[in-house]
Amino acid sequence: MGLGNSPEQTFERRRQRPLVLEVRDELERIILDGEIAAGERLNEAELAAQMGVSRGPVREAARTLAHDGLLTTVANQGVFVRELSIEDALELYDLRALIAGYLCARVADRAERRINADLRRAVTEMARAIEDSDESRYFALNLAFHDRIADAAVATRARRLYLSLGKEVRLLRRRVLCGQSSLRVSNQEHGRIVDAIEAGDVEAARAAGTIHHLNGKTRLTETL
Amino acid sequence: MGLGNSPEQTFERRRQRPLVLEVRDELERIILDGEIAAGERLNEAELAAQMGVSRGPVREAARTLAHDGLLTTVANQGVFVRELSIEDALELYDLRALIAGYLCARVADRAERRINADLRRAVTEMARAIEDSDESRYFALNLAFHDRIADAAVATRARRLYLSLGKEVRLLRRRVLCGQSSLRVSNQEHGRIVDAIEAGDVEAARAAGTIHHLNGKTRLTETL
DNA sequence: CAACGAAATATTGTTGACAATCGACATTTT
DNA sequence: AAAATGTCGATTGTCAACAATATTTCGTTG
Repeated sequence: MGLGNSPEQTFERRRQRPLVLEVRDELERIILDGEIAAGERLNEAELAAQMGVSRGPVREAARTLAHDGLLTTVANQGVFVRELSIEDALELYDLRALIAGYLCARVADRAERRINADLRRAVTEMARAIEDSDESRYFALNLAFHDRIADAAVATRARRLYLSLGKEVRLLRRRVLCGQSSLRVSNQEHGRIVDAIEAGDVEAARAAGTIHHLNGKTRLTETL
Repeated sequence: MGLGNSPEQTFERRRQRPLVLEVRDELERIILDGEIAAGERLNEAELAAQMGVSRGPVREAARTLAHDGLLTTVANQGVFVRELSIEDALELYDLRALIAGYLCARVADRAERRINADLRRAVTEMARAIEDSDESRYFALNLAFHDRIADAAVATRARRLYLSLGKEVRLLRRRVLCGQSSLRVSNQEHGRIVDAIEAGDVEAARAAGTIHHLNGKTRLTETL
């Protein structure tokens, strides 16, 4: 059905993809982009009007986001974007490190050559981005790298969790300061992860994946 | 809070506790008790009528449960109770083991004497239940034991995850066969967890907690 | 008799309206 | 003047009706 690029495409998509999902994505974007500050209330009617839908889908979407930890609900008062405490953020880093280690271990256990090649290539590309001082490119590649691992692990639930925790931690609107040197260190860790995966060393892969993420945590604590 | 036991308590609580939460609990019970078989569709209107509410709250509750992995939604077809594959269940066991280890490690790190005493007592009580061949009592105590650890870890997100994963795995409606001997083994593991926590040995506690849950996994695979 | 197709039915998706509740401001009382 | 109380506007919680979609039924046809 790649033909339907007619004017009524939006209409078509609305039928195939329930409004709730569209609304959810948009709400998520609004929250993660900080368009509504932490602690602020979400006005259902206003948001609904803004998106051109009714309050129903907005409520449903908000409910799921609240369950994801991006919003907090207060009875008869509405939903507020969650204020993430430092302690909460640190716990999130821990959990994410745990899951990441698990994913790496699974990938190492499966040992598929194509994936290994992909990962290795990603690491060299990131190294190039660092030399070019192209931070934004590095971040994009870094994201893709970890996504690739999550995919390759064939662990649906863990993958979902990993992504969800990643979004949740973004509520802490801190810039992780990354000079060129720390990027190099980070990419060395990537290299170690791929080494372990290629070697099929499950426990080494787990450790490398976990440590890599825990280092992100310590980098956060250092900025306090 | 022994005060509000007046006749209009139900009325009060309805106002303080949105319908959506009540509906959610009831839906969860229906699913986990297997009153609707895996793969079956949930009829919104029917359930709403059954609970004496409108479809709105039912829909919202269903969304959150779907997001928890207890239901799957298909556009324009509704929500179905999830059919958990063996692979999914095994992954859930892994994740739960990971989180459990993390929780144990945190408790060991905090090292509060009162908690240690509680846990130790729970272990001896479980031992008594085993000698009395009182399985249901053992299960209740076991649940309380792990809840206590999750509480004591002061890790809100991890605790929520742990509980959520526990519910999710119940979708596999397999009886974990537990003779008296395997209960003894299980409780020995409990003992080891408490030992490590009392000793303040973080890594030992993590390992003990993880292994204890992974043993549950192997017990499952053995029944296949 | 099986296969196909079209009406009929059932169910979900969405909406707008109504009721209940909360916060803020004005008013009254001490 | 300060505290308590009453009222008003705004917002959430809930509902019932409407529109869109999927499933079933039943008649028709090759």
